[in-house]
Amino acid sequence: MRIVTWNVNSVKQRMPRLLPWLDERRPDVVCLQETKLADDAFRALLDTELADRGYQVAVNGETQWNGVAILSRVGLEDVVLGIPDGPGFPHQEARAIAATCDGVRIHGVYVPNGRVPDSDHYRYKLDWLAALRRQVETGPAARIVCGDMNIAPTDADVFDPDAYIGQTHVTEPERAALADLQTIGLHDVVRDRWPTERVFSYWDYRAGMFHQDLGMRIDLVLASDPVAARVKAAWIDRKARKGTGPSDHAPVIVDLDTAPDGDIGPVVPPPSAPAARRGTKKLPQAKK
DNA sequence: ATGTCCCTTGAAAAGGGA
Repeated sequence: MRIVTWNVNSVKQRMPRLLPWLDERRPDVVCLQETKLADDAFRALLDTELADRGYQVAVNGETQWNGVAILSRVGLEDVVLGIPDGPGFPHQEARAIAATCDGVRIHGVYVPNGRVPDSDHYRYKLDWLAALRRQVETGPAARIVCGDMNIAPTDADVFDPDAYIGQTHVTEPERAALADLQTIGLHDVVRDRWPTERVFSYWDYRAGMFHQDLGMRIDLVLASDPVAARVKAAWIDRKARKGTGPSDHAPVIVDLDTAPDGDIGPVVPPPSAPAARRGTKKLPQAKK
């Protein structure tokens, strides 16, 4: 079973990349984030294309922001939208969806960004992660939590730790909240497979960040013991970030039980670029 | 070079978010 998480940054804009990518990689389960479409619009846009490819679809979207979905061609049962009794900002947003696919409980998530440490949005992010943990731990034990965590688990998961000092995604409370989620017994299977490699899943559109490989690894696949034991390959499809009209995130691919065929694509990240020098690069900042 | 892309409103360009 091939499982993917991908923040597509608007599924409508990403159609010319998403559909060929599904045909190329042929995943069994796909968790999408930042679909940015209401459910009826998502279905009108994609139901036929996905049904033609054998996918059932569960969506939790809204008109403008956020939006998550699970596509599966190995079953899609017991769908839950959102986090029951989870926090909102102020209303609960379309950031979580869960379903059981071929015996694995899959939680697809788009964790709140956090914006600025100690802001309301940052506290919401921490509360949201605590609520996610409660939901996950009360569900079936064969489980995956995957998605855009908006947290780089360690300094090795950013191109330059000095560039992120004082920024969201790398602060100790955020990393502690992620670690707390993992104490349920969830393994970061991509990092486990590539313990020392430079592996990123997100590169800012601005300032040629992708071209210079100045990114972060914030899209994670976390798997419980019985699922992690089945992992045969785990990698980030950097090719999907290249070319015309990409998302700013690349898909993360995990194969259970069966190693990929030789013709299905690389199962290793590209050769590591030299590490950036610390303190030499500024992050693009939001306009004021 | 605060350098891009995507959403919305509302009818063109600007504001908000990542």
